[in-house]
Amino acid sequence: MPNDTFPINTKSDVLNENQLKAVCHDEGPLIIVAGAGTGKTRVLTHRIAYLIDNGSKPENILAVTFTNKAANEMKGRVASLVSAEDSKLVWIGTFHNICVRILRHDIKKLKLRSNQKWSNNFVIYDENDSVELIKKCINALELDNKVYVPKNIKAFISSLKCQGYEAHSFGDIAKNHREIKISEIFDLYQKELEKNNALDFDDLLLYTVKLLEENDDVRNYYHKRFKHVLVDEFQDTNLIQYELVRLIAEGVPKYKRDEIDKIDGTNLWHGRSFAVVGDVDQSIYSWRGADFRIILGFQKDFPENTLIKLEHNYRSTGIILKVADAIIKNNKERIEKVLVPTKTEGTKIICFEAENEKEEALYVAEQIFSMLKNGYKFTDVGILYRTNAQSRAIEEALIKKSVPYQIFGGFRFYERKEIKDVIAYLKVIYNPSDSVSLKRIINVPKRGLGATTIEKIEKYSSDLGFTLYKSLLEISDVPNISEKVVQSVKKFTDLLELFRKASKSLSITDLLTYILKESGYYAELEEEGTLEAEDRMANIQELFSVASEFESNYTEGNISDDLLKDELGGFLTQISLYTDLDKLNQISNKVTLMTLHLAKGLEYPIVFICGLEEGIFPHVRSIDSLDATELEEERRLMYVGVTRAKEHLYFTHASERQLFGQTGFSEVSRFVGEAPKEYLNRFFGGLDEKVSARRKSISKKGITRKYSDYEVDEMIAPKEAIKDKEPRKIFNVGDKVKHHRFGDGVVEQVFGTGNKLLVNVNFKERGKKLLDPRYAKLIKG
DNA sequence: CTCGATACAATTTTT
DNA sequence: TTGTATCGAG
Repeated sequence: MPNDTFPINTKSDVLNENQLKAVCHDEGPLIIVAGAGTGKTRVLTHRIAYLIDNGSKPENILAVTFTNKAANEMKGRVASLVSAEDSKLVWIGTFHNICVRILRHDIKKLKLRSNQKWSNNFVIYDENDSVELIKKCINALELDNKVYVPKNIKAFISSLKCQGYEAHSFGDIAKNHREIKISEIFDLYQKELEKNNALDFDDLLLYTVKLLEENDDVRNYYHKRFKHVLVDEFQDTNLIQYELVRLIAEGVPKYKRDEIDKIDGTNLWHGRSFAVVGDVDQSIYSWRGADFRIILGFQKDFPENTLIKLEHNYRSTGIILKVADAIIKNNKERIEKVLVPTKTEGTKIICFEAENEKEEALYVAEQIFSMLKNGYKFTDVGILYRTNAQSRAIEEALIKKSVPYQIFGGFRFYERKEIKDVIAYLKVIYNPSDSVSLKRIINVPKRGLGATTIEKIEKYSSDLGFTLYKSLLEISDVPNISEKVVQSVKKFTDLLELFRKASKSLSITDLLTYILKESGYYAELEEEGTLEAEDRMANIQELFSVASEFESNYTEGNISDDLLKDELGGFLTQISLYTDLDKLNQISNKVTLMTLHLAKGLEYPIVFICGLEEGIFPHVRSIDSLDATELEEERRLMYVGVTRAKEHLYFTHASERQLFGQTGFSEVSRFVGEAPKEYLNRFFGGLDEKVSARRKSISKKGITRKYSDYEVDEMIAPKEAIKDKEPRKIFNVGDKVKHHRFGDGVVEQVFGTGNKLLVNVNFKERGKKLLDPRYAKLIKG
C-alpha cells in the first residue's frame, strides 16, 4: 500500500474469529501462521492496542520488524488506535534499531577479549565499509584476494555471525585449510572493528545477544521491562535474531534453559506473552541466513505454544488465490495451509508472450493505459521482476509512452559515492577511531595523499598499535614521509579538529555546509562542471533535506531518549539503518517498478510479473543448483509476487531476450505452467508471419487468442465490479457503557461467553476498542 | 600520484 | 550490455 500507508481502515475494526483469538491471546507463547493478505499487520497492531487497553503499560511492549517501513507503518497504525502518549512509549523497531538502542546504553558493559571496552559512540559499518576492512585484513595476512574474494569472505563471515559464531569459536571448528584461513581473517577483521570502534550490521545483533547472555542485570532489565514481545515476518528470522527475542521474552540464557524449565517454568508466562507472526511460504531470504524452520524451533522451545492460523484473505480475487495456491503446492517444504478468498472470483490472469523484452515492456505500458480507461490510476500498478537488469527495457517503454514511474532497488542513495564521502566526514568527526571512513576521505578532495603514503602510515599504525587518526596527528614521527606530505596531513588533521569543535555547537545542516565548504568538496565538484557533478550536488542537496528533517524531529522531541543525548550520533544511526525502501511512502501518481523481493509486504490492484522465463525466473543459479531448496525459494518468490495482486494479474514473458549484450531464446517459466490453464488467458505478440513453430503448435491446441494492437481484453472488469463477496457481519448489541478512560460508548460486538467474553465498544470520543470485561472496567448504562 | 585503457564478470539484498 | 577493478604510462 504505497499510496495510503497509514490508513485508518474503519473496516479493520472488525476482526474475524482467528484474528480475534490472536489479538486477545493473554499469556504465553503464540504462533500466528498468517498467509498473504490475511491481515497480519492488522492483528499485530490491534494486539498492541488490546494489551494497552486492557491494562498493560505501553512501555512493557516490544514489537520487532525487519524493515523500517514496516516499523513506521506499525507505529502509525498503533498511534491511531491508542493515545499519542501511549503509542510513543511502545518500543517498535527493526531488529537492528532495537539493538542499537540497547547498545548505545550498555555496550560499555560488554568486555572485549583484550579487556578493552567499547564506547557508546561506535559507528555502524555498512556492507561496503565492511568489505573494505576485510580487503585490508586479507592483504595484511598476505592472502590472495582472488582466492579469498573479499565480498565472498564477508558473506561467509556474516553467515557465521548470524549463527552466533565469533571468530574464535569458528576457529575451533574450522575443518580445512580454507576455513582456518577464513577464521584468521575473521579474527583480524573483528580486531580491526574493535580498533575502529565500529560494528557491522551483524555485530549489532551478535553483541546485543552477547550482552544479554553475559550480563544478568541488563538481561533482567529488558526481560522485566518487555512483558509482551511481538515479532513480525518470523519466517525471515535467523538464529541470532531469534536468540535475541527469545532472551528478552524468556529472560534465560540458552545454556541455562534446561534447569530453569524444571524449576519454575510454569510461572514464566504469568502476565507475559511472546507472539510471532509468519508465513513460511513467503520466506525468500534464506540466502541471507534466514531459516523458516526457526518456527519449528520455536515450537520445540515452547511446547506450550498456541498456534493460530489466519487463512481468510482480504486482498486478492478468488482466481489469483487459486493460482497462488496451485503454484506453491509444488513445494515440499511447507506447512499446509490454504487461502480462503473473501472476494469474488475476479478475472482470469493474462499471460502474454512477447517476441522480445522490448515488446514485453511495450505491452506492459499499453496495458497500463487500458487500465486507466477502466478507472484505475497509475498508483494502482506494480511492475515486478526477478532481476534489476530487467528494469531497463521496461523503463524505456514507460518513458516512450509517457507513463510516470518510480523505481526501487539498484544503487541505493546511501551507497552513492558523494553521500558516502560526506557521511564519512561526519563519522570521523563523531568517532575518530573509524579508520575506514578516515581512509575514504583522506584524499577526497585530492590532497596529494595517495595509496603509498596511506600504506606507510597504516604500517606505522599497526606496528605501534595506534589508530590511523593518532598516526596522522603524529605524522612527523612516521618514517619515510616527505615534508610535502607532512604539511598536507597536518592541514587535513587541523581541518578535522576544526570540524570536531564546530560539531559541538552547530546543527547537522550547518555542520554539513561547513564541511563541504572548508574541505573544498563543493569547490571540486563545481570545478568539474560535468552533468555527473551536477547530479552529485543534487544528491548532496537531498542529504541536506534528510538532515533538516531529522533536525526538526529532533527539536520536537520525537526521537527516542537514547538518541536525544547526541544529535550527530542519532543522525548517523538513522542513516546507517536507512534503506531506499523507506521512500516508498511518498505519495505520487506513478506506477512502481521493483524486484519481487522488494515487493514483499506490498499490494497493488494491478500487478505485472515480467520475465517469466526459465533462467530468469526461476533464475539459472537456482535451476543449476544441486540444492533443490533453492528452486523452492524461487517458487516462494513467485508466490509472493502473485499474492501482491488485488484485482488483476499479468504474467509476461519473451521468447527472445537480450542478456549481457547477447540475444538468447528462452522457454516460458515453469511457474506459468503450474498455474491451472482454466485461470489463464494466453496472448501472443509479434507479427503473424513471424509466428514460431512452437507458437503454432500451441495455437493448434486452441489456446491462442488473437492479440492485436495491444487492445485490452474485454473480459477485464471495471474496478467497481470487484467487491467483497459479503461484508463481514457486525453484531449490534447496542448496550450503552461507560469506561473510566474512554468515556461513553456503545457495544457493537460481543464475542464468546463466560471467561472468554470480549466486547467491541464504539466510544464517542475514542473510537472502537476491543475490551475484555475481566480487565477493563465497563459500567453499564 | 593520477588518469585512462583494458580485462572481466554478471541474482535476489529487509539492516 | 553494463559496471568495476586493476595495471601501467605519464
